[in-house]
Amino acid sequence: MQNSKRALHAPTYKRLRDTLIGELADGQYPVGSRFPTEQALCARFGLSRHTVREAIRGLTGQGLLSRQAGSGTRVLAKKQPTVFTYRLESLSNLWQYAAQTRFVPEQEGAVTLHDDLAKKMGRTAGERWMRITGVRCGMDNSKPLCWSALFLAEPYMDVRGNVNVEDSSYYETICEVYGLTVSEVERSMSAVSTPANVARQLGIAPGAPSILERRTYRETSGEAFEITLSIYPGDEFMHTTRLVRENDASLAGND
Amino acid sequence: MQNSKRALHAPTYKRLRDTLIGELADGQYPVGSRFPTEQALCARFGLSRHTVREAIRGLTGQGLLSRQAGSGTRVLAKKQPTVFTYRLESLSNLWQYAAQTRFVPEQEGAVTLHDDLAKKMGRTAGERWMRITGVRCGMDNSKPLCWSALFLAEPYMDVRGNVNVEDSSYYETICEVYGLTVSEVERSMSAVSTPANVARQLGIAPGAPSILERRTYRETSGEAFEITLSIYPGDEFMHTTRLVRENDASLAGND
DNA sequence: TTGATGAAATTGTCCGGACATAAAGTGATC
DNA sequence: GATCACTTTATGTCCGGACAATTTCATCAA
Repeated sequence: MQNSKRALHAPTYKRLRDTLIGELADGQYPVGSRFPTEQALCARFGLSRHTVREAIRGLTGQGLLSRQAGSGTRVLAKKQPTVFTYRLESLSNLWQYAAQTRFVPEQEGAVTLHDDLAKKMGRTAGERWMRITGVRCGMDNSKPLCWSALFLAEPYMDVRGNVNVEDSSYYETICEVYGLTVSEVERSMSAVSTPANVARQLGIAPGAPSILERRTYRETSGEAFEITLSIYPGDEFMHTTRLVRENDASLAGND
Repeated sequence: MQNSKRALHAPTYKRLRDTLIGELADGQYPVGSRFPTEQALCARFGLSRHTVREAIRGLTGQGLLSRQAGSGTRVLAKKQPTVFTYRLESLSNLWQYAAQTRFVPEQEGAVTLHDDLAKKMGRTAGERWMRITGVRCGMDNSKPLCWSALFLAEPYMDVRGNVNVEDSSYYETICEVYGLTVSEVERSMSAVSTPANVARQLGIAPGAPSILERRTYRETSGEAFEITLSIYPGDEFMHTTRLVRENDASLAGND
């Protein structure tokens, strides 16, 4: 009997949460201002602190509120923004050809960046990096897929001895050997005319349009430890990213 | 006295959570198997149900466990995968130049896709789309930033009357008028030689390398309702995306 | 054997209380 | 006026209990 009423309603903490979301959206609590304390909400709605906290927990999870012991609760946003995300389960997926490629090194040696190269790499001239150039091929040993120049920061130059260049990638080895964690990868693309020597290795016409892709791998401190410049034949390859609307389900896991 | 021991340790529920994460990583609870019940964990660790639930809450949030009332708790994964994400707060940020650009239309009219155009758009030949071409300029009225061809799917062709092309974007208007929601944006890039007519409008040399960017806006059903093809001068523009390691903080908001 | 019924197990919700921890405010003292 | 100690306030952690909702399983009847 009395539970039939319950069954028709959402749980108390959810209804409270929705109420508060509505009040936030209405602008009753301006962004940056203080949100009512737990005690105030308990008194206002006649609920236990436990239930109030359960409702607020959802709001902090959605990025609407921020809490600090001793200080109180502040309003971060009026409503949850719609967010589009591009997700990678692992960095190796950055290669659309994934595990089906093989890096074939050609030259390696330390270089001091001159103006032009520094600009391409997004660094400043005069820095010293270890450079390894080569091409990346498919497993079927046909025409190379792209030309790459791989740069390792000075402290990690001697890692090249540990890398099985064909099977593994440098950033993975560097992370293992030096205990680093990749915290960020920046990927930039622009169009260029294929340089003659690269065109020859890729088997395309010199000067044909191609994509110059730069990847910068940064560790936790924000310092770049590996940079790769790659040239892809423009007419054969498409770089695709899919941005997907973030479903609220991913945040509402505690419901 | 007794709290000095507390102060040195993390809270009980966190230590329990770490313990369970370790046991999961060790493979003590195989993926797909049943996880110990709350009562079992309470008895084993001598803790209250509240604390045990607080620990488990973190594990479900990380996607390690899934729970079902009446049924129990099952193991979803041994450990949390490292995920890299590229986040957009709003789609207008897809324009790196954001609000500082203006679309200047040139031609518009319905077209039936021929083979070549269909391939560029990732569609099949014979479909009918509304095409609007033009250039996008900075607010300072200088040289155009890019050339664009914008395609609207047949059902939404007549929206063009409602759009203030200079201020707003088509996909926004279409979504408003027809009640659609953008659920996904696919972005592909390749390098091409700038066609003569585009080069003229952009003020660059014909045949110079440029980036051809295609964006496909899809609504919830997965159907594409707007496609844009844009050509950017290759040497002037860089398209950059930053992939950031998903910090556990975003999930551990309940800590 | 099948089907329905009810008990048991398990998670979900909600309440009460207590103390710890952190931040901010208050005031006395130098 | 600046600094230290104390008080106040608010959130964080932890315990206890109770009942609801859901699923599973055993039992019993047809």
